[in-house]
Formats: sequence, structure tokens, C-alpha cells
Amino acid sequence: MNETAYKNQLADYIAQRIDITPKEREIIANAYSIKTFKKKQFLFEQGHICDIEAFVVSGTFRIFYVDTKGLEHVLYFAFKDWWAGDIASFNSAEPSGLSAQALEDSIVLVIDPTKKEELLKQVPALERLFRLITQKHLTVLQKRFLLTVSANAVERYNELIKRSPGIEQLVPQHQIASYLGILPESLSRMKKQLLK
Amino acid sequence: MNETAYKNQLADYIAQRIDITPKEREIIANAYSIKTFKKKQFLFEQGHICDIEAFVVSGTFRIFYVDTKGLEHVLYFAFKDWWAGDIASFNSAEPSGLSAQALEDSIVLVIDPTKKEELLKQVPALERLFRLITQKHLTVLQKRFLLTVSANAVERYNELIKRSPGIEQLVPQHQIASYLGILPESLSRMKKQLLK
DNA sequence: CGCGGGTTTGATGATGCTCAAGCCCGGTGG
DNA sequence: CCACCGGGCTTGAGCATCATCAAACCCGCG
Repeated sequence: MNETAYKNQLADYIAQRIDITPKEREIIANAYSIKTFKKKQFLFEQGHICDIEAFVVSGTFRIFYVDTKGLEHVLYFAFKDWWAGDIASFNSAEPSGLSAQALEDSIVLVIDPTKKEELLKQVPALERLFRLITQKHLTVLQKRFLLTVSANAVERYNELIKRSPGIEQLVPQHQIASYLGILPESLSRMKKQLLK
Repeated sequence: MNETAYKNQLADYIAQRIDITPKEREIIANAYSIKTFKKKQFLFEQGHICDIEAFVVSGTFRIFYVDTKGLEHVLYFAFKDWWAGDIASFNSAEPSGLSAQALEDSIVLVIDPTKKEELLKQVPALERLFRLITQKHLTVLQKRFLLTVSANAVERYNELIKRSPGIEQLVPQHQIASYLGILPESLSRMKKQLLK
């Protein structure tokens, strides 16, 4: 894979969702830059301004929040063809409440707020794209929230495995526990119990 | 208040967020219809398709989910100048996972999916508006989710009171409990404890 | 080979649920 | 105007789930 291939991946992703001209494909490709991240490297960090929005070309990130007691809570995992960022910080230039860390060597396309505004002016059709993407994110988070308040850890675990089969090969168990909202010890015990 | 005043309220809300021409104000006003709801009446119901998106002119709604055990979970309250709807159902025409019920006599402006698409074609600037609104909703829900998984009921209660002072005058206690993700009994005990 | 992070196991405890009963209070009808 | 009804709030006792603290284990990597 080379630079052009990465940018085609993004352009294809977009073309599947809205109509764009070849000219617009090119403008979009030029607006984003390629960045690579080694395993454990941070895409952005809680407490700092998150001035990037990233499209994951390959690899995986965990996006998480560290609470006042120092505990980490995974908000979501960003896989290939997903987005990673903190909208609140990106749009307001206030310190981010989230961190994003590579779980393996990864490649992303990034854009900063200024460039994104320029891009939206040049290609207004993208307003619609980002509206649709944000709506999708909102519905996913809404389901996740309602599942979290209505189901216990076992049910949430089963739901995760059903929705993301193979995730246990990709993500260490203590981070799955963090995603489920329980401690690693609890997940370990739970899995033992499920083998009964 | 009359029909024009209601529609001006929406147009003003929009004008505060994006630039629109007088002509566009009028198109927007014509796209929405006025509906009134008596206390306890449903704006939309779980299991049915939610083919409306509502702007609350006056009054309050609770938007909630009934889980598989029959327990209700309030996702959010929609006050004056807020939106109420189920994006997932509205956009996909699939049965809604949420219900919305008036907590008092209320007035809303509603639009259906077809009319909304028409409106977006006639006033493309609204793509941006709805992107910004959805982003705002997403950041609010994100904070709510992270608070829910990282803080206990007392902390969540204090946060709610701080963010929405006066809510206890407007919303019955068992629905505040539902919003907090605990049972009415637990909230009652909690408040007694806080008076120590 | 030994270090260190991740996982497992155990004992104990806090938080909030379940089930059950009583109470308060506003609305309704006689 | 009062009696009754019913929903919502309170209180209590016991319980389930998951957290906490602590120790042992496993295993890849330097």
C-alpha cells in the first residue's frame, strides 16, 4: 500500500455514502495527511486539545476516558474504516476529555479543524456526509448506553461477542473488561462461570 | 402565542446557529407543522416507526426505553428549544427503540422524513445545522455515558441537580430515578442519606 | 533466567436491587 | 365536605452483582 491507495480507501468510503465528482475526490485526498502510529502510541491525549479527526486506514485504536479515581473506561474501539477523534474538543478547541491509543501499528488519515472547515466550504456535499456519520455514531452510542443501564455484565459481554466476533483475538482482555464497564478480575471470573 | 410565533421561535433558533435568508426562513416555517400534546400523551412509541422529528416549542417530554424486563430507562428529557425523535427509526423506517411522552401539556413543531429530505434539498445550509445539532447531542450523550460508568448514583444525582436546577419541581422523582439509572426506592433512600 | 504485565483465584464488602408493607396526598364521587 | 381510592413516595430486610484488596500464577521478552 502507498499514499494513493490510502487516500483512495477514504474516497471510496465517502463515495459509498454520498455522490462526489472526480474533482472532489482529489480535493478530499489533498485535505488529509497520512500518519503512522506504533503500538501504544497516542493519537490524542486527555487534557490536551484534540485538533485532529482521524480516519483509520489500518490498525486499531482504543478511545478511552480516565476518571477522577484514575480508572480507565473504553468508550469505543476504532477499527479499519472507522473514525477516531473527540468532536467536543475538535470543534471548541477546549481540552479533550478522551485519549486515543494504538493497540497495534496503525495508519490513519488526519485533518485539523481549520482544514476541515476549508474542505467543507470547497465540498459542501461533505456536510451531509458528516451529518450522516455523526447520526450513525449517535445511534450506536445510544444503543450502547441503553444496554449498559439495562443489562448486566454477562449480557453486555454476549452482545459484544455477537457484534464483534474475533475481538478477543485483537484486544487484550483487560481492555474488553474496561469496555464492558467491569474490572479485569470480574471478566475473568465471568468467563470461567460461562464455561460451566 | 400563535402559529407564526411558534414558527418564529424555530427560525430564531436556527438563525442563531447558521446564516439563513428571509426566504429560507419562510421555507423552513412551511415545512413544519404544529402539534399539541396533552400531559401523558405519546409523541412516538417504542415498536412503532418514528416518522417525526419534533422541535419543542413549549412543554417537556421524557424520551425513554423499556427493556426486556419491562423496566423504563429515561434517555433524556426534552425541554423548550430541544429536539425529540429517534434518529435511527426516522432515517431507516424501522421500528423505534424509544418512546416519547409529554410530562405536561406541550406544543411542538414536527416534520416527517420525506418533508425533511425535501427541505434539505431546498435549504442545503440546513445540512450543516443538523450536523452541528447531532454533534452536540453526541457530545452530551458521551458525557452522560462516561459519567454513568465512572460515577455512582450520588455523584450522578449531584451532577444532574447542578446541570438542571429546578428539574425536581418539573419532573416526578421516580422519573429522575429512571434517568439516573436507579430505582425510585434507591433514590428515596439516597436523598434521605444526603440530608444527614 | 528473571522481570513485569496480564490473568486468575480467593475473601470480603459496598452499592443498589427485590419483595413487601405502610404512608402521604391529591383527585373523585357520593 | 368528607370518604375513599390510587399513584407515588418511604421504609425495611435480605440478596445479587460487581468492586476491592491481596496473592499467586503464567508467559513472552529482554
